[in-house]
Amino acid sequence: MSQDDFETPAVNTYVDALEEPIAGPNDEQVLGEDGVANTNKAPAGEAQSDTGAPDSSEKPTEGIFRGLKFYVAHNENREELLSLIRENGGEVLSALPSGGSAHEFVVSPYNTTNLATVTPAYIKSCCTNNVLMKLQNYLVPFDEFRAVIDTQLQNDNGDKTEDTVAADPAKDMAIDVNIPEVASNAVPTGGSQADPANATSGTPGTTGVAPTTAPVADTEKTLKQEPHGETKSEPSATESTHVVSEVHPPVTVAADSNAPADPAYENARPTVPKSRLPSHNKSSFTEEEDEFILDVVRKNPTRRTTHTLFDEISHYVPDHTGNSIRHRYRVYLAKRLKYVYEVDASGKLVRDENGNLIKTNVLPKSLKNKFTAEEDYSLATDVKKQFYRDLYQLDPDTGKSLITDDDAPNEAARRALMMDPNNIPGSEPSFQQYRVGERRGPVPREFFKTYAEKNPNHTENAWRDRFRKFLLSYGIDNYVAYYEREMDQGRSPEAMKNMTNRPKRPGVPTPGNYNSYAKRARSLSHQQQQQAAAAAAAVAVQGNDPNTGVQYSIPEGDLLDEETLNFISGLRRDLSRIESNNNMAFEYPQDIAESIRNDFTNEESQFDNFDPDDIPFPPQLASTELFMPHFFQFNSTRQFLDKVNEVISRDYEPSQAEKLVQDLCDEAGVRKTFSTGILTALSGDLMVFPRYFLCMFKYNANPPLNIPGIWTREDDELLRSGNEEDVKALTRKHGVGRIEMRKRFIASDLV
DNA sequence: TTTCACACCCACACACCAT
DNA sequence: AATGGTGTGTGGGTGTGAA
Repeated sequence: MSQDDFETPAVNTYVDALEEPIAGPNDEQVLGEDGVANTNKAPAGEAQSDTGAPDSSEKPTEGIFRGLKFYVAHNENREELLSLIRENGGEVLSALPSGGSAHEFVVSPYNTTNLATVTPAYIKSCCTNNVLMKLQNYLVPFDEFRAVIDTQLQNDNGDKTEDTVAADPAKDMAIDVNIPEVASNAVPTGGSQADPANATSGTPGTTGVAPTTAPVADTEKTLKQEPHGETKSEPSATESTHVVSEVHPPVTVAADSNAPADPAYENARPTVPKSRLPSHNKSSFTEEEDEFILDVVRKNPTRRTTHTLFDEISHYVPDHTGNSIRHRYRVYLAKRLKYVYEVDASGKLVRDENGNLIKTNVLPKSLKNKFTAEEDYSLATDVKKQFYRDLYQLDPDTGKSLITDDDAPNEAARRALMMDPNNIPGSEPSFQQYRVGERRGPVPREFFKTYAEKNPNHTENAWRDRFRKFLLSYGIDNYVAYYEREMDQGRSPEAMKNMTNRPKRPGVPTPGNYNSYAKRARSLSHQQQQQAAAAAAAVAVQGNDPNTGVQYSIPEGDLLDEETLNFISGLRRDLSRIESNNNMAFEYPQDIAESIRNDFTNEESQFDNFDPDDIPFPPQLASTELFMPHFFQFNSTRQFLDKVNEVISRDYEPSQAEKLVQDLCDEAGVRKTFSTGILTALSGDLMVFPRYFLCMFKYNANPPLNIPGIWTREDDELLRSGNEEDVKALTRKHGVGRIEMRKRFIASDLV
């Protein structure tokens, strides 16, 4: 059995204060019971003490930071961090610790000091859970690159920063948000508790605060976490997309020169320029990436052992190949899975009456099942019985004749044809005495069909193949004899194996190898698809008709749940539709644009003036299906919205929708599929873009409802219906100009 | 030497097609 | 319609190289 899934880790090096009992090894198909946290079950903190960590066994209900000192070297939410530390009994240092105490820590997402540094998320997680979390998971390894940059910035008094940012958006992300090699400070996507068991693993420059060298057998309390993906996403919007430069006040900002070299990659996170990368080209897995991988596996539990699922994930995690992500899951993450989402017999996610995904700790069957000895024996005896019936027309179990007087002539003829011509009636062997010998058939197709219906653990094809490749090769009599002998002697017979000897196919990639070449090849294909669409399209469009027949090859298509899948399918489909429109730019006529501008101005006070700082980050609806991992490295909702504003303020032509979408993905972490869907809902009006996020986060609805300029599926249906009252209501909601523009969208089949 | 990321392997379950 | 040929990629790994 695989090391996959829910087997109890062999070694419990760390035990979290919140840990639960873990899965037992007895049934690898069943997850561990969701028990009550047993804070005394292991000597917590023993391993941690190696790293100077506070002993979580103390676990006071108040003052969890008692005896600990923190120097907050992080300006974002500094006051909040200071308050949290003080409120929980910790001491705030006014200067960097000396490094001589195991109870003094720097709080920062970056470690430029070579001192014991924890992420701000550590403070928040501890306070949220009222317990000292596993320190090891929040340690930030020393980062020489950042140390150098920090030094430079200090020397230059910050003057250089702006130039650098303008010239290199990748570095912009690296400096302003985070850098990939550093353990992230971001709260995992939607989870209240980060558990970056690997945050420090394999990171160059890891120093004295590094974890123990042994792999961490992680048994953290995952069930207490709300999976970020559980939020019901409804990006599946319904509308098409359009970029309207006429409506959007153009603000010229140089943007194009910094486009990523490979637009096919939806960069999961910012990249450090190659020259600054460590000499090796391997990337450590961040906690966000780990959580993303786990989330996808939970939503695709039947595919948990495949290669293709991880290859698809790699499309969203650019710095890793399918090979490495699969390995990462199998070796490190599987033990953290803890639960999956329930799926139906066909592997589709099912939801409860409220539309939420249902957690389960029972794993569904995977895609292919190994044949067991029992199955082999059963097949052998059933084929043997079939032969016996054919030859002697006797029931193998009762010995009674199958021939009846009322047999139709053709039936009698068929029986006669099948029967042994040399057999003398009455001298037939019993079924036990009967030997199949060299007989290989015929076995009617119906046999396997019926057999598969009675034995649905394998398909008809699989049963037939098992018969052909294994049973015939091994010999039916041989296997029956072997199996019965083993059973008689109290041993466990084995299934047939090593009976296939098909030659290796030249020129065919080795199955199960998804390396960087394979990834590049597929990305290239993706890129070509996008470029073709972008070249032909004035706009990127997304729709919702699931019955449209255009089929695009969407490598990541199976990756996400059904809604997202539909969303992506719609995107591809409508890119195709745009392609057929052949570069027809939809532009807002002057009068309509004027009307929309006026409406927008009047709406601003009501819909655009919420304080983003009132929205905790990451917002509740921010799932990894909608946002890239590096979205979660923003420090606040405001910071994210600022970035969005900056991007959309650039001077995009109507034909640059693809670039806009790419830039939003690269720099703001909005998945291309999502931003395309938003653009569709906005009829391409970029001015409303920040409003979409603000209202979505504030009202916890996607799409946000009853917001001017944001078209819902229902709105479009009402507009289509043409009902006078409905259109009046829509006009009150969206304004005259937007109604006219939307009508054009609908008329152009873009919605 | 250990750990990690990533590459690579291969038997075989399941599939489909041509004859 | 039974059968053989063979494509595909799952399932469960192992190998390799760098830090």
